[in-house]
Amino acid sequence: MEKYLSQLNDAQLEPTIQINGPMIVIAGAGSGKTRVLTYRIAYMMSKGIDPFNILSLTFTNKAAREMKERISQIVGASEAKNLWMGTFHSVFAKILRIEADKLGYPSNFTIYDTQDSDRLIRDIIKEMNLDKDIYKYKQIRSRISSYKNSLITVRAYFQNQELIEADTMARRPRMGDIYKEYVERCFKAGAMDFDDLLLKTNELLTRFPDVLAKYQNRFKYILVDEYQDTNHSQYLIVRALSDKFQNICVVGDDAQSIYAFRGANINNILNFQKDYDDVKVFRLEQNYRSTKNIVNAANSIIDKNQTKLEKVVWTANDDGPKIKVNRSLTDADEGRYVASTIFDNKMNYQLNNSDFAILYRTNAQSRSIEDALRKRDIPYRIYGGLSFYQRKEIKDVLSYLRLIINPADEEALKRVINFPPRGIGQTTVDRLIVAANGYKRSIFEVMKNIDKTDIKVNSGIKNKLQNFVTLIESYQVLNQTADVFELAEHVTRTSGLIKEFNKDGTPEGVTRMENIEELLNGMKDFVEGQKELADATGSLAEFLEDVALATDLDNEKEDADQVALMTIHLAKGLEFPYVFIVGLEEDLFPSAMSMNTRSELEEERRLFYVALTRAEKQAYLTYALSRYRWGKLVDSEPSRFIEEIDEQYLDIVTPIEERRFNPMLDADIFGDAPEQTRRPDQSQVRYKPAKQPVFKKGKAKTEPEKYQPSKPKNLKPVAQANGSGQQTVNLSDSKLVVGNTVKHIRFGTGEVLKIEGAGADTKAEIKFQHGGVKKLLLRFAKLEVVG
DNA sequence: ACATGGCCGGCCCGT
DNA sequence: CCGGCCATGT
Repeated sequence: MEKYLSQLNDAQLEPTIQINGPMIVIAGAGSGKTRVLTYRIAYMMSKGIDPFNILSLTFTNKAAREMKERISQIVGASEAKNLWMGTFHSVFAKILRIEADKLGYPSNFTIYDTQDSDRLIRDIIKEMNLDKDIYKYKQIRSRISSYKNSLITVRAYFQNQELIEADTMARRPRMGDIYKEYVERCFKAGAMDFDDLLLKTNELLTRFPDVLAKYQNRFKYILVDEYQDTNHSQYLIVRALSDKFQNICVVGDDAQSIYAFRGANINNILNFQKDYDDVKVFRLEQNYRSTKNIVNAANSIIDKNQTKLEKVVWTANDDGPKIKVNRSLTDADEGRYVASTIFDNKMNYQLNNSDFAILYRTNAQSRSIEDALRKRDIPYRIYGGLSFYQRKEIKDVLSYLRLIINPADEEALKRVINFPPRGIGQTTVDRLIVAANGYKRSIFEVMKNIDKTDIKVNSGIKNKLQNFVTLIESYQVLNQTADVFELAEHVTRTSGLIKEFNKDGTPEGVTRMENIEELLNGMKDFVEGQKELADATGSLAEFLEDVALATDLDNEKEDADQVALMTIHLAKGLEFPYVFIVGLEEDLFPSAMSMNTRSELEEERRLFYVALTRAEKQAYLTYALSRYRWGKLVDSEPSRFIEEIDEQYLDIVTPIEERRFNPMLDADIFGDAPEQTRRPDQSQVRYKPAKQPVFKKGKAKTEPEKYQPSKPKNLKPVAQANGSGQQTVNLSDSKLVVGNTVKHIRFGTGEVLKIEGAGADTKAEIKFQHGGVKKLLLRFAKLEVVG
């Protein structure tokens, strides 16, 4: 053990050997936090702590797996095996299966993914005869999700006048009824959605003190990684479990909190010290990953955020090259630039494809990049997007398997009851659902006992329903003896799925067959792999749970040498020597939907921070002047994030265009009110920035001056005019006069032609080498006098 | 019951 | 641009 501890620096060593009591490790990007977590667990075990008593919660299953592997190497596999390690969702799904009966759930409950939830909500809205344009299922789903993450049950909802009012105001007075119906239908189907896995765990721990005591005693030591991205529900679970022994260690970086959209609450990490007594605070501030240019550039960005914990990330690494900023004409050109830059670097420095990552804000951006990489014959892999397990044909197979384990599973049943087509139409299914709701039974049970019901169907249909029931029951029998692979192989053949996809030999059908084949191969691997794990059963139920909670990152093909393409969200925790951050354009990154409040904008900025800090050696920022969106070519402007980086770390390959005046950035419309005093529902304070080119030559594209910042507070002028009519402006300590050579972050160097106006409205006309003559409002311009 | 075509609206991020 | 939804015809 000592030999491992000697690999740590002092800052890392302290938290590693601190075993007891509440503690927080604030870990900057690339500061070796995984190493601290890993060695800390190994150290605890070397001090005689039973691994059985350690619970370690990670952000991805992949992280858990890698950490466990590393710990195995230090303390031995047989010891490490007993550690509880995994994501919140996977750990508590396992516990919920053990305790399910207490909550009235079957232990073989289904886990609904987002697609399942969406379909159910869509059906409910239809059944209730509501207007689907007002009751948009995605909005409803996210509403329900946020209720659950805040532990607002249906009962609590109906007791909360404020929530009811908010939904009524949003023209959705039936929101509560939909929520109620959704919850009941999930329960009846023996299904939990992702949020339920946390909500029901809370319910379990609150309602059953003996169960709480059991798990408190079991998990005497708790570690939580990526604590900045925990939501309220997760927070309460951690608090409850750690309450008795208080051996709680949380690790995270507030600057990397990027999951507010799914309920993560940055206050969990900001307030941790208030939650426990005598919290020990550790800081990891030395970055081992990136060059000085990257670390400093990242620091200069995150400085712009108000909400943050103080820390200073630094590095002893080399300066490295500056961050390259490149402009392209279109998204296709951007793709070509990225591809050819990768190509050149590979040639010049003998690099692997896997040394490169291309990060973007939205999955839709991958397309143009892909095209360019393909043309250059550069192998790549896209992570995320429509994951393998979400594809239609795969979900079809899985739905049959889900029905075997849990025939009450409504979503699985609706999916395959008439696929492949077996003459059971929508009308019949609708009747079955109505009847099932009336009898308070599952659809499957109603089908099974159709003669005891008053459902009006003719004997032909009755026969078809009976055949389907028999088919599923025959699979259930086979499941007693066959393994997952054998079962699935049988199911795909006898259900008619293979025949259906083979029907017309279209390329699409061929791809689907290949995917099914890949699924079967995966099952074979699963069956083989499970034999080696002591606590695994290799059962179908276990396979389905793994699949439901798997992410794209979990299916790593280790040996492949490919360029990685993924969203920034997915890149969290990863690192690459060369990183391209593409699509740095206003409305794309920051996203148009995330610019309504300061907190949203700050989260976008943290996202940019995360993106930049993935890079070890060199970062590239790219943007396009126009890009295809919704099939149309639309103009874009460079992202404000580019100009927020301290210029000294940038190598601007192509001069950056003027960004139109944007009150969100250029004036402080938010004032200084702390976020907490605002209404919790941010949709109430929405503000759509009026876009207008204030200093652009020629005609304004939009109507003139609609927006006037009501009372701009705390404007910090970079340059300020000095009295009326004067041609001299104070700029830091130097003087700006006509004839000066100045440097501007976006336009490069230029010569001052004219200074007009006074006070806060002083404007300067400057002739830039690349971009022609520009008029700048000095209050907002970042100018530096050269020489 | 089921196939087909036009049209509408969405593209943020993901356990 | 693309997939899902609805109307329409068989």
